[in-house]
Amino acid sequence: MTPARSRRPGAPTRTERGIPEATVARLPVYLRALTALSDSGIATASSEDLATAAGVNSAKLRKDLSYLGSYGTRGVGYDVEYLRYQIAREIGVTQDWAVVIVGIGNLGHALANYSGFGTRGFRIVALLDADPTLVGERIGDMVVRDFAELEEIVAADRVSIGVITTPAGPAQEVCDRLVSAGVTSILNFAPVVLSVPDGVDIRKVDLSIELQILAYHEQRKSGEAALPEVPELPAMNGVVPDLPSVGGGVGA
Amino acid sequence: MTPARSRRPGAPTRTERGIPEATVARLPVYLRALTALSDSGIATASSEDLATAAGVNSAKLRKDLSYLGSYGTRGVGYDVEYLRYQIAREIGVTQDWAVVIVGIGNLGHALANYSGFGTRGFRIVALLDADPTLVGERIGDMVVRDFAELEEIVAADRVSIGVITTPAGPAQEVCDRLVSAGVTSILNFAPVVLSVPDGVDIRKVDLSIELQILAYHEQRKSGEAALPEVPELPAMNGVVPDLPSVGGGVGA
DNA sequence: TCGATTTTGTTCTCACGTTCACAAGCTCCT
DNA sequence: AGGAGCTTGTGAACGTGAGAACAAAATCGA
Ligand SMILES: NC(=O)c1ccc[n+]([C@@H]2O[C@H](COP(=O)([O-])OP(=O)(O)OC[C@H]3O[C@@H](n4cnc5c(N)ncnc54)[C@H](O)[C@@H]3O)[C@@H](O)[C@H]2O)c1
Ligand SMILES: NC(=O)c1ccc[n+]([C@@H]2O[C@H](COP(=O)([O-])OP(=O)(O)OC[C@H]3O[C@@H](n4cnc5c(N)ncnc54)[C@H](O)[C@@H]3O)[C@@H](O)[C@H]2O)c1
Repeated sequence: MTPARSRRPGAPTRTERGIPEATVARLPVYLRALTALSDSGIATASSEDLATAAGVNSAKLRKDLSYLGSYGTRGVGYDVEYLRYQIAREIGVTQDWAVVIVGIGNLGHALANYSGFGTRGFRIVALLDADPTLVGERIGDMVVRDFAELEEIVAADRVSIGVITTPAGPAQEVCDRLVSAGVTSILNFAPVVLSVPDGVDIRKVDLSIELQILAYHEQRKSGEAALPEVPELPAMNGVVPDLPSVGGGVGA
Repeated sequence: MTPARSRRPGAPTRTERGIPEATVARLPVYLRALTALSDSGIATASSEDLATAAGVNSAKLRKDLSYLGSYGTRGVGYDVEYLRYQIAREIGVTQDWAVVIVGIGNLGHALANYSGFGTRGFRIVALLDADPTLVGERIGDMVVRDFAELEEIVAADRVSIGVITTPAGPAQEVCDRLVSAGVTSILNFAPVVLSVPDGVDIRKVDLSIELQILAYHEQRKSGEAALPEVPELPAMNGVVPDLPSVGGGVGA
């Protein structure tokens, strides 16, 4: 089963010009740092400067950039504008991506009102909701449209990215509709695990999870021994001390 | 320089009862899956069932759970309620954590209106804003209060978690105020890198970054060779083809 | 021109994370 | 009682990521 591969162990497996996932996740941070430097009128920056601005270690930054090519000058640093363009190109935000938002409730409204996407390579082409009382509402310079128009809009505007801000219940169904309409990237805010076919990318933003991660560390800080030291013996199976409705929950 | 450490290579460095960070990030997902199973009236689940519900591989799930203790029964599976309680306890959501939200604009309003936190171990004790025209506004059963009252509120309610939904500009300043008031965990939505002293945990939620990561993969899908193959020679330093204002940006 | 100085690009090593594979342990049936 | 059949918990192999360290390349001043 072990083919005659003879890579040096420890070398990241990357296909032609493929970039490690961890690096991809940091490129947008570098991009933002470069834009900030550029706005401050700074034309050149060393990896140390950039790393500080981006909140990472400079060795890591240099290694990340080296995956894109050799865009710096030894002894000098990086040309801010040039590097910014190269990163923008690598990420793909030199072109605009069409985005639809589905579910114009609390969160959908906030996203629709947000001006920050347009300046970062994304164009919101439609706000969709299934609730007839919402359809027609104006938000900024857009109008909420009926979710039934999805397929038409995706085809007309070459939409490749969909944002789901519906309650958890209908999220999978909405996701399926997006995918079959031709959307191949999804950003999900609903607290459910969505399943998608191969070839479709999905990312989730989950505020409850973020808070719970903070809570875990918070608990460690305040009194290491303050944990309710409940017996861990499996003997107590089924006998749960007294947990009201705290915990996960798929709730709307 | 190599001290007499004799750990077996490959063993994760964890302090007493410390859990790997990657595992901590998945525990809330398991918690939610267990709650969903519980709500469906399922009393027992195998690692395979749970893994499917949580969208992970079953070996990973078992290893994750093994860091908490040995809460399953071989040949049978896990008792849903019991495991749910154990995970909730480990994360720290058997108790309620007091949270303040700073910056009640688009996003702050959405979070304030969201009912999902209360049922997951968090209690929003204050909505704060510096804008006098917002102070006094009712949102649900809460009233927006002046940011100046921060210290008082943190002390009175033992607030340990702060959420920042202000524009990027004032975010670091707000963060410093939170920290000096005694907050030790911060969830940041503003698109800036915040710096905090040791002992303070910080997590960020950044929608532009999420979209840009999707864009990167999207670009690979649609025409591998469709990249604008700009010369990579450093000779063109400073000469940027034609990049309007696309890219990062610290914008409000 | 040459050496001192600076800073990149890359290599090497260690740490962390994921997955496989299987012994240990539990239940149930005969 | 004893074996068949499952499922957990974990050891070991493999893959990915982070960071220290340094050689290579550029600038600058003498
Ligand atoms: N609001 C928050 O701060 C917050 C925080 C964390 C998570 N979330 C999650 O984000 C999602 C949205 O939250 P919200 O507060 O905006 O909810 P919301 O109830 O205010 O809005 C949901 C919207 O989705 C629409 N919708 C429902 N079914 C639909 C369908 N099948 N097709 C199209 N549209 C449909 C509804 O009409 C409604 O307008 C939820 O899953 C919630 O759990 C929200
Ligand atoms: N709205 C979105 O969908 C969205 C998306 C991505 C990122 N963000 C980011 O989230 C943050 C909030 O976005 P928003 O759309 O809600 O912005 P917003 O402008 O609507 O609201 C910001 C609020 O912060 C308050 N504020 C300003 N300075 C303050 C200070 N020093 N102390 C206390 N309060 C202060 C303002 O009064 C305002 O009410 C921004 O950083 C934005 O970049 C928002």
